[in-house]
Amino acid sequence: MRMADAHTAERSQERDRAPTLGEQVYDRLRADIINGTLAAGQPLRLVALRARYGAGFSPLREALSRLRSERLVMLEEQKGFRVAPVSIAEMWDAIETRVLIESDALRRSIERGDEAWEVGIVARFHALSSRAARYAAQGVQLGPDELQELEARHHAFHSALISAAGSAWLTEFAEQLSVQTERYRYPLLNGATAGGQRDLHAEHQQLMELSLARRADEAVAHLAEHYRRTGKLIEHHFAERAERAA
Amino acid sequence: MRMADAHTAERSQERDRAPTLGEQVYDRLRADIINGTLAAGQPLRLVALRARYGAGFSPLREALSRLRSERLVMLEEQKGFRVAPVSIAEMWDAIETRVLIESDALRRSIERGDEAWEVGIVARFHALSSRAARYAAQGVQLGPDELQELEARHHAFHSALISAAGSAWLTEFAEQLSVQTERYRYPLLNGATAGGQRDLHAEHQQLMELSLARRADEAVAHLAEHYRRTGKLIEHHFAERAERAA
DNA sequence: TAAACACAATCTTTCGAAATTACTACGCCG
DNA sequence: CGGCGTAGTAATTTCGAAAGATTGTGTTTA
Repeated sequence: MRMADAHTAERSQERDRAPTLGEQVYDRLRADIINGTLAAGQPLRLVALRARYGAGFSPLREALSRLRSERLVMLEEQKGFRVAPVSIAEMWDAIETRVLIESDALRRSIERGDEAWEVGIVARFHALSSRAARYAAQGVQLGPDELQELEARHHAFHSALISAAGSAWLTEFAEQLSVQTERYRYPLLNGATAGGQRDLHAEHQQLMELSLARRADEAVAHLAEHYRRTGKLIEHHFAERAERAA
Repeated sequence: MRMADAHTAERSQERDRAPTLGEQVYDRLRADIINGTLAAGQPLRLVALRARYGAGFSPLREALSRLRSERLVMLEEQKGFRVAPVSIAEMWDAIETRVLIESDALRRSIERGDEAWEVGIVARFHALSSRAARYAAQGVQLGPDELQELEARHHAFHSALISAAGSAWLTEFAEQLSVQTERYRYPLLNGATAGGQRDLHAEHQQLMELSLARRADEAVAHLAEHYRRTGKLIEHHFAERAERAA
């Protein structure tokens, strides 16, 4: 499986080769909301979307309806769709729920994971850290494509950790929450210097090693700490931006 | 809030008085899948649905797309929608995930719940048990409307227990899993005598009392046991039906 | 001046026809 | 008799037009 396709391939229930137009629109809309191209709260006018994505009303509404179920867009009847708003409170809700879900999923994976699970984690870890190192060496400011690639690998690593949980629902919920938190991480990555304030590489490495060593309690504690630390960083970042605005 | 509207009102993000056609179709389709009117695995032909629900393709596809996100229908590209299949394995996945989610949500509710929370639980408990008693006294076989009403109250009771968790995501996931397990409970209720093999009233009462007494550990254990017992019953019921078929 | 109303503009929602794709049955050929 | 293409049928998918709802503006009226 190619790295960049990891999350989309994982989400779609089945696919051979003919991605229907509605599916493409869904993917693009989803990405544009997550990375902030479509800003939070912004109204989504159908005619504008039709021009932007080159699709008729039907596939657009279909995609937006799905996105609504994932809480990425909201709908006010007869008044149309808009990008779901963001707030620090909702971010913490997503993070804490994610901690609950992924803690259990990680515990189960550590208990049940076989060699393929271990290999997957190691592979993804190296894919992530090598790319991150390359970007860090390369300079400070990252373009949107590089950011997207990095985020894809980050996601793939965390997804690999819990991939042996053996529960479709746990995996599904983890995926949904991961997408949510990604929305909050993007402005952080855009503003700050790449990985400057924090040794993410070390955090990920320790998380991997604890998991592979089957030290469940420590791994879970580390995972929770990892996510909460990100939350605090985002919180500070938002507070700074709010001050600067005033 | 009226009892019968509890779950729909809770799900819809906003509503005043004009339920759009797509929304109605969504609700009806959802109910028909849950109660088995549309059997598991059955293909959902658009023209047939158009005749049945009196709606055009657009609102139908929109509703089906949302239902897809909730894993109530599946989509094979260019081959259409079908009702999501059921299996004992998936039932247990849903139940165990539900135990995880609702255990945490109940714990939080017990910690944070105020008087309104307590009142809500008591009210719903009485609404449920009085109706159940009436039906039990009335006879054995329940019609589809009575079944639906009973299930609505059952759902309202369990929903009230965890209503003070203060997490939108926890509530959302609990709702989704509740719907899933409801699919499995319906054939059980249709076949068996109403509440014969099991004192559900006592189980619910004890669950309520432990929660109101803020005895979190015991309440959570009782809740898990409550759900798992249902799972075992369904498992037996399915095994019997499989034998009888052979 | 302010409230009430009508009207126009804008946007959502819904519909059914058109295009595209999958399925089936039949006949042809090896 | 069996494999294979091939037309014909059925179903999904997509599109744009028509219908319905909301918002804003300007005009009238008390």
